[in-house]
Amino acid sequence: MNKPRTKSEVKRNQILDAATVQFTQHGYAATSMDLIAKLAGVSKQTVYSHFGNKDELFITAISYKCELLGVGELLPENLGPVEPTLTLFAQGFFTMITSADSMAVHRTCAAESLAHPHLSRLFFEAGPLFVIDKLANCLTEYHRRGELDIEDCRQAAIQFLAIIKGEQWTRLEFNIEESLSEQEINHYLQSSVRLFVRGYQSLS
Amino acid sequence: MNKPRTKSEVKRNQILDAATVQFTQHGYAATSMDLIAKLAGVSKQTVYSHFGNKDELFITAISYKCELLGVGELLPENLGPVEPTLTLFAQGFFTMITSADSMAVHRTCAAESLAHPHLSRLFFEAGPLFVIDKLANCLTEYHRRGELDIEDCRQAAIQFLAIIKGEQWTRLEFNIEESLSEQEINHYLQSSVRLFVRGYQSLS
DNA sequence: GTCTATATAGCGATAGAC
DNA sequence: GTCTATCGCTATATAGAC
Repeated sequence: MNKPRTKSEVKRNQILDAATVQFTQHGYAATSMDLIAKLAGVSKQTVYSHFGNKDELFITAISYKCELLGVGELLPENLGPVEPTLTLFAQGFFTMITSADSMAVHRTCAAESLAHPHLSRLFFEAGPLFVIDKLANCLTEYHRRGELDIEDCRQAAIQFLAIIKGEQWTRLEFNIEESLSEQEINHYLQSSVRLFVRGYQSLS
Repeated sequence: MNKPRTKSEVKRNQILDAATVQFTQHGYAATSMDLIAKLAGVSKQTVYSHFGNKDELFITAISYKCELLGVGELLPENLGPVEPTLTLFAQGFFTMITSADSMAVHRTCAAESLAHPHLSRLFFEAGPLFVIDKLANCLTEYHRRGELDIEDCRQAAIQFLAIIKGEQWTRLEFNIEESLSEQEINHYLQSSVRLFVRGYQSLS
């Protein structure tokens, strides 16, 4: 956002870009400070002057990537009819979480969750928790309107998001070659929205 | 299963045990061949004579651990009424996938899925895919009896398993300290079974 | 087969010149 | 601030004695 003015800031950004790519692509352990310096076109010492040590650079890079993913703009301001709105949201959410970038960040954070609990927590709050709250508010509104009969909206949001992730996401997580076709995925998403709406429909 | 007869086989088992614990507990990169040798009470060279290199030992150890987890015995032979049966299955499934051992293997396989696709595929088939098929058969039976109205039973199985995993599993994956209470979890599982049954109930 | 000792290489981090 | 050169350490893997 802030345009770099000094030469220092330019190099800092180069380092951060290179680090972000390497950390998310190959994980923490497999990424060396030497390689980051080389890819950023600076010396290793310059990397250390800017970020102190590997951990600090790692945390900065992942936080930076989380911002870029932009989880916030998935639900519309004014909610339309339940089923079409949820279907649209489901498609957007699914596309987002199965994107290569999102998968890469998730994988890296999960892998380092034991060594860097601070980092995985940061990701968990900016990602899953954030979306849960957003959707829970949306479901509360539908409940208020009497279109859905939900006792615990936060719980229902968790259930909805979990269904949408489904199997395809796990396939990607494990890097399984054969993935589902776009048609199969759309069929799955539609079926899932229907299951959810039927499960929580108002009977009155 | 096979009782080791020679001294060689005893040492091989010691190595495999130590390797399994270390790899699942601390991951691939953080586990050194030196430590495995030390914990197994043998020399490093002995480790190499038995398993060639680190990768081969890794794959052998994880495969071994997958067998031990025993995913097969979650559904009863004779299916009772839908809701109680699914509730019991949900509890068993949830307990299994959130166990420390299961989490550890999952984490390790996912983390190494890029470097060892053969391994992650092995886990994916022995774990998630296996359970999906089992549950799909069960749902097919309920559909045949007319107790559930399911168009695609495999898809429905995926949906059910995804809901059950829910948020708590993700918390564990990211090593988030605050986890849900047993009461909250049971409430979630019951609510999820109800959602599923209502969403797929026969209307006739 | 099994051990001790070692070769070889890559890592994170630092020292000192400019 | 930035560079080159290097330290100190640990890793995988191997050589050679028993």
